[in-house]
Amino acid sequence: MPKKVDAEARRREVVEALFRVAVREGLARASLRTVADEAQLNIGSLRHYFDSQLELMRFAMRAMLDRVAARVQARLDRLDPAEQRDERVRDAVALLAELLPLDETRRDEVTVFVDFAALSRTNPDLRDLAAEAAAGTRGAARAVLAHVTGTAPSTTEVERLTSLVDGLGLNAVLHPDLVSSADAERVLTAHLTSR
Amino acid sequence: MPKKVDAEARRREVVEALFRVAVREGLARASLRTVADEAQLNIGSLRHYFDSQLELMRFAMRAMLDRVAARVQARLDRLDPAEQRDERVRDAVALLAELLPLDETRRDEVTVFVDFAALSRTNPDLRDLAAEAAAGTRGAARAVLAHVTGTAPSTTEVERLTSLVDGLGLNAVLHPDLVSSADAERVLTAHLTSR
DNA sequence: CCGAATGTATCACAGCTGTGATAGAACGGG
DNA sequence: CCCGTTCTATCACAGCTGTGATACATTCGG
Repeated sequence: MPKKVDAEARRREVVEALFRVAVREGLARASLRTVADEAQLNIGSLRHYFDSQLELMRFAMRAMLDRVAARVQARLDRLDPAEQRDERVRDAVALLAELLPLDETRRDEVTVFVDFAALSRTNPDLRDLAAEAAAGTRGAARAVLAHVTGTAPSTTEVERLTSLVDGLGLNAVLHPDLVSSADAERVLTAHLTSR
Repeated sequence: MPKKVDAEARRREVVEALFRVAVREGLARASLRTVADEAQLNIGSLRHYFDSQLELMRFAMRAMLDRVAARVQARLDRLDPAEQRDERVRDAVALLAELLPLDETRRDEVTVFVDFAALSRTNPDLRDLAAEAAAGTRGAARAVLAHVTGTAPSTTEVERLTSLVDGLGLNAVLHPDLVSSADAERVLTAHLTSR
């Protein structure tokens, strides 16, 4: 099979370029041309790796979702019910903090995700990914509450924690002057401590 | 002063048209042409009332923000510290519920606001309005917590409530199958009851 | 009644967008 | 070496976008 370049690596580079554009100028500005320019690729080359704008968008969003899901899952696997409560709360915060903009990587993820979530409302071709992400967050919240309290949480408590995390991420990204990343983590800690 | 039509009324009609388009297809699709069509106006006429797309956008967002702020303020003015705690919680929920999609009007507002908030991140010409809205929500949350607990709340508690409300609105609008409007109100009630 | 303000309507233009089509170049297996 | 796959690169096209300019109609004050 004739092949010079690593197609997988190229696709990843393109996705990174899309993320840079989306963070800098918004997801709406991440057109094939701007992403190609950012990746220092000809638009024709880009289209060799992604047949359409939709395919690129979906691939990039899936890459982001999978990356976050993997981090969350790794923390889920390491939860130890035998630990002291303080420690359990700390682990719980660290787990959900994977969804908060506590470092540059996560900030970029949350930033792009906000645009993506808004876009998915009116774009049928992205709805399934958004729904998957929303379900994943609720699963994590449920697991975290169970880990902290030792009992199965109510759907109300699950939604309370989920919406709190989503709101914190949203505000920390949109209004960093009002809500710093540290603030967001503090609020999350306060919430889980009081459960 | 020669005048046939009520310019103020026309502007309001245009804003309503913009809202319908934004709710249906997203704020990004609310171009001068689509809004003019929706308002059954010629684009030339529309531009007679709004010189530019930015002016229209700012006017529409300001109209929405003012309307919500007026409703919140009205409820703030009616808060009675002498009431029983149950009643105070109910009033508190009703106040912040002005920011939740509990009826069609509020649903449309929250829906458009989500798009607007995301857009404002990368659009300098809209940032001030978004900042004003964010500050307003925090003021309402602070007042609500003070009313329920009888003491001045910490910034952490204010942000916890603010982000919870924002997250609930976001999720109720983006994932109504996961979070109904009634769910959102239930969660808010649970939170304020436990304060 | 007539001129100016107000409102309605078109056209044109540059700048984007996604995408179809096409043409070569680079590469490696046979 | 040669042929087919892979990759890079361009052009063209229709469809949007905001906006400047312009023309015309309507309305009303003086």
